[in-house]
Formats: sequence, structure tokens, C-alpha cells
Amino acid sequence: MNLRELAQNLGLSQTTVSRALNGYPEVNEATRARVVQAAEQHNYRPNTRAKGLATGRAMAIGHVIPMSKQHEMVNPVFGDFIAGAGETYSRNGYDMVLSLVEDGQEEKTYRDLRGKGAVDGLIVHGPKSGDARIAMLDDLGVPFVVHGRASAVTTPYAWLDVNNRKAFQRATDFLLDLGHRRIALINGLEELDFASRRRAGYEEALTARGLPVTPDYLHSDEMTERYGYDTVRHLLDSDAAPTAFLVSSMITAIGVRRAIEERGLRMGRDISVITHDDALSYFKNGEEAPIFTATCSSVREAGRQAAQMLLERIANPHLPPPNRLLEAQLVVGGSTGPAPTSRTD
Amino acid sequence: MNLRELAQNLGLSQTTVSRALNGYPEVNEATRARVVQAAEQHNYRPNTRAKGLATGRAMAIGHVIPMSKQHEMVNPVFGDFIAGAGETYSRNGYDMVLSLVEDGQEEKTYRDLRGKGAVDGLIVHGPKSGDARIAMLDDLGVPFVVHGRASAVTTPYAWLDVNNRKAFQRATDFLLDLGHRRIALINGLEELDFASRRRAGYEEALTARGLPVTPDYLHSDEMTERYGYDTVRHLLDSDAAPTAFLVSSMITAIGVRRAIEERGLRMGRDISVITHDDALSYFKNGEEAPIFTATCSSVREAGRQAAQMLLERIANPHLPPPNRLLEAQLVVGGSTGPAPTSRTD
DNA sequence: AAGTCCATCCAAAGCGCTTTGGAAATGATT
DNA sequence: AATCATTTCCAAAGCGCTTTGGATGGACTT
Repeated sequence: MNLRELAQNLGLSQTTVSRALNGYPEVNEATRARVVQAAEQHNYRPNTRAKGLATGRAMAIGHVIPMSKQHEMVNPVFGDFIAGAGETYSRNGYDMVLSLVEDGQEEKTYRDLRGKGAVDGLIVHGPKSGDARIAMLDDLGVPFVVHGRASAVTTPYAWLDVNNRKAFQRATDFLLDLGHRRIALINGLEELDFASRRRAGYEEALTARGLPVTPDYLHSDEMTERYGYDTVRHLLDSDAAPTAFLVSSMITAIGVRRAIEERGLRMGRDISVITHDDALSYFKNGEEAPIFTATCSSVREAGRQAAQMLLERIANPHLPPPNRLLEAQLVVGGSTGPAPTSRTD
Repeated sequence: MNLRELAQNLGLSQTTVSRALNGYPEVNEATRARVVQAAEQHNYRPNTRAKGLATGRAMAIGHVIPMSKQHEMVNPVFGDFIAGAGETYSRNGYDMVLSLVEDGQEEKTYRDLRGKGAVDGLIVHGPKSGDARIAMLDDLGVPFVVHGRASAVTTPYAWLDVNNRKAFQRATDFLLDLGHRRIALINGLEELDFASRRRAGYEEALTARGLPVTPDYLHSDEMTERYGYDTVRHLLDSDAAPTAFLVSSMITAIGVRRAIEERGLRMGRDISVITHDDALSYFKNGEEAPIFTATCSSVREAGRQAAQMLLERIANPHLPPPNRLLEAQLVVGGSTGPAPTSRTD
């Protein structure tokens, strides 16, 4: 059933039917009711492609998900982020088109998506510090919102981010207050902006107390379970084994815990762990008694808000690009405790 | 830059330019080369909507991801499944459109997606035993492939599934061989077809040896970490505590491990655990020495293949619907061992 | 020299919708 | 009764592409 048939059926012109369905005022309410009812009855849905052609809007938002070539890995936070964004889209009649792309190929995909006219706007995932995509998208004139930031980019652009620096600074401070002095950072890939900000927060907290940053304690890799396990296992073997770990992802923290418990040690008593927690739905940290002390920030909520920002930006392209900084909560759980011996080394 | 402008630029008709770019034979190779070069130089990309309107094909596949209302949870396997499917799509010039929908609302979304003409085909996720969507999609005449099966549906339809029954039967047998007699099943929601098949395999193995199925050992819920933890914690408190657990998801198995270790017990020595492992990229079970004994089947590969099946089905709608049954590997890891006391109770 | 056949190109219709620029009918105003 | 403003509707153009049904001209036959 298409518009022409529906109009014929009703003995009306396409114009009137179209207007009736799209809520234009120049149509009699009685007529409109008739049209709406007929449309429903015939299960009529306007063809997106035709509508898009006519209006010049795709009613779709593009998400380009980077996929690590190395581990064939898709960051698990995307699932939740997209779930949040999807809520906003479906409330507003937008579709979501997804492309999974190998690391570094993202630019071409953005170009394609826009060139083809497949999307009205884009969400940029996993920004690097001086991410080239931002300039490119500005250049293309596509509305976009970055999930995260690109510290080295100075031109204004729309972003939504968690205050990663502050979160990790506070977490480090918390560990320092507990007497820990040998704190290792099990970070994500530091080419990613969020990871470098977390590191900055960590280092800031240390230097604020006049403590040195020990290179041996700094680790950076893709946030798999295995990475957490291997790294901590190795670190616990070293001469000056850390008494505390600051971890960038829940998944990695699981590996960290595995390495600790394998040693017969207990989290919160022998070794302290703080992890960042994106509040993934299938991996709740626990409400009443969280397993991990964690810096919490719901990535799903971030998805909701980023999508909202993007839709507003599409509606008002001339407004200055909006920014939003979400603060992470430092939630105390069972994985932290006073340093075993509170000497300052 | 659109086709008309490009054609004007070249002093050719739109027809010729279109044909040149789409590889039709009735155009001089020299002309084609000129056209291709100009298109590249001007960064020309045909407008998908216009192309779609003209051809009647959307060049897009729809995925409708069910989202549990209860836990706001998106099953983490979707990320990997979609990553696999995405590979196939991008190789074939298809886009992927994603809708996240609350449990039970899926039907309407399928209808919409098809009615709007937004997609050429659909992947059906999370089928229930007598899933109504299959009849509906058949009715709508949309090509589709089900990831999983709907046991109660008797009409032929296209599906790709893991042999869940056999996998869990073998896993149960394996535990029985090790002398375990009190084996609990920590299953997913049994309204989902895969879960009921797993249960069937489990029960089959027990009854084949003349062993009873103990209702207290049967558990079914959304596969969160917490669910595994809570359930096992509770079971270990009971009079006839199980000596082995058969778990439906890696994430849940993490919770199971947590509960076990919290008791001061050790997996593989005091308690045996087998889990199904979807080979999620960020949560590898470990190559050389797997943590868990597991029934392994890559959901990413499933995505790749399901997408391939769908594209072929779109190309040849009259062929009988294809089916594919993947076998899971039973990989022995460190989480299983002989039953503590090998008496048969 | 006339007819035939390719190879190469083009004009125009059509995909299903929105939207512009009226037209017809109705009711209010003089 | 004539005029005017409103309301309500419509015909047709246009969005950017594909595709049908020729047109054109050169090479080849006969």
C-alpha cells in the first residue's frame, strides 16, 4: 500500500492524505480522522526512501564502531551505549545504522555514510587525542557528537564525556589515603583519549603528594580479561609488587581479581583494587555491597544523552556545539582497604 | 555532487554515467574509465535513497535487538554476533540498521521496518519456542534468518543454530563420567529456545543413566553475573549441595566462580563447573589453559554465517529455506575434576 | 548501393513521497 | 447580491537515481 493507492481509496489527492498524516493544519479534522483511520486499517507506512528523497532527511543516525584488528574485539561498552542511544532514537522516529570498521578505517566509512546520504548525523566513538575525524566531519558539514573528547583538538566541537581525569585522580587519592604507595595503573590503550586522561588524573594525584610516577606501574592495552590477569600476575611477581591496582574496565578487573585470588590473596585485605565501572547491564557491580570499589558512570545514560544532543544539533545546526561533562561517582565496595603495612617505603 | 552534475561535467547523459559506474556492458571502456575517474575525483557517491527508490532495494539488513525490560539488559553476545554479521554486510555493500526494542515489542518493529521499506531482510534474534514472529515474517514475505530455532514451529524457515542440546548433553555426560551426581543447571531464561534445548540435553544425559532430574537443581534467569553468584551461593548452602554446575553463559560463570571462591572452595578440585562459551572477544577463556571447561561456539562466526545465509536468501528467495547447525566444541579447562567423593549417593 | 548489425549513447518515464502554487467552495462582510 | 477572506482541497513539479525503448553512425554483408 502506497500513498497513491491510499489516496485513491479515499477519493482524496495524495497531497491531502500526506498532509493529513503529517499533521499539517490545512486539512479538515474530519477528513484527517478518516485518513488516519484508513492508513491504520491498511497498515500504511510511508516509504522511508521516498520520504527521504523528498525531504532530504534520512531520519537515521550513523554509528561507526571501531573494531580492533588485533583482537577482533568490539568494546563491550558499545552494546550499552547503543542501547541508550537507541532509546532516544526510537522515541524520535530515527533509525540507527551501524558500521563495524577496522581500526583506522573509520574516516572512509564516515565519508561514505554521509556521501550516500544514509544518515543525518553521526556519533563518533573512541576518539584519539588529536583525532582527525573531527576536522573532517566539520569539513563535511555533518552534525556529529563525540563520545569522549580529543584533547589535542582546539576547535569547538560537540562532545559528551565522563570526567575521567577527575575520577581517576579521586580514586588514586582514595588509595593514597588508605596508605597505599605502590599503585599500578592497568589502563586501556593510551592512544585513546579517555585512557590518557585517566592516566593524567592518576599522575596528578601522585605528584600532588610529591610521589614519583613509576613507569613499571603503568600499563596500557586493550581491556580484555586476559590482559588484567596477565599483567597483575606479572606485577605481583616483581620485587616491589604493587599493593593496589587502578583498573580501567570491569572486564579487566575480573582478570585482576583472578590473578590476585590465584595467589591466595584477598581483594580488600591484601590487595586493593579500584576499577572504572561503565555500569554494564549484565555485569552490575552489585547494589548494596559492590564487589569492587569503582568509579561509576553509566555508559547507557551517556548514550541516551549523546543521542539527544545530536538530535538537537541536527535541529539547530547554527547553535554553538554543546558539551557535557558527566561526573563519575566513587562508590566504595569490598575491594579496597588499608595498605598492608602503612610505611611510606 | 549528484549524477546529473557529474554527467553534465563529462558531457554525457545520466544514463551513460550510471551504466558506466554500475558495470553495464553497453558503454565504451574508454568512456567508462573517464567516468570512473571523474567520479572518484569529485568524490561522487550515489544517493542511497534515490538508488533505493529506483531499484526497490534498500541495501540494508535489519537487526532487532530485544532488550529485557526487567534488567534493561542487552545480551552481550549481540555485540559479537553483530560484529560478525557486519563483516559480511560491508563486504557486500549492505548497511545494517539496528533497533533496540523492549521484550515483546519486536513484532511491531519488524512490521515497521519492512513497511517503511527500510530493509531487504531481517535477522531474528532470541527466538522463543513457538515464536510468533516467524509466521508473521513469512506472511509479510520478508527474507529472514533466525539465529537459533523455534522448536514448536513446524513450517520450514531459515535458521542457524548451535547444537545446544548435544553440547549440554555431552557436558553433562562429561561431569557424570567424572563421578558427579549432583549437577545443577544454571540456565538462561527457559522461554528462550536455546535454553530449553540445553535443559533437554542435560536431562537426557541424566535419564540415559537412570538418574533423576532434581527440580532444586534447575535454575533459569537472565544471564547476569549476579544471577550466577546468588544462585550458587544459595545452592552451596543447601543440604545436598551440588558438586558440579553447568552454566549457560561465561558472564554468569564468573558469578558462579565468585560464589565458589568466596566459600574458600576451588574450582576443578572441590567443585566442577562447565560453562557455555560464546567466545566473546574481550573475554577469551584462554587458549593454552582455559579457565573454564566449556562448550565453545563462536557467536561471531555465527553472525558471519547467518548474514551470509540471509544475503543468499535475498538473492534467491524461491530456494527452500536453508538451515545450518553448528556443533559446539567441548574444551577441557581447569574448572572440572573428579567428584570429591565418588560415591553414587 | 542498399540493407543489416553492432556498439554506443541518450531522452524520458518512473520509483513514492513532499511541497509549491493555485482553485473551488464556504462563510462573512458590505 | 456582490465582494472578500478562509478553509479545504488538488495538480504537478521535484528529490536523484535506474531502466526502457529508441536514435545514431560506422562496419560489414550481399
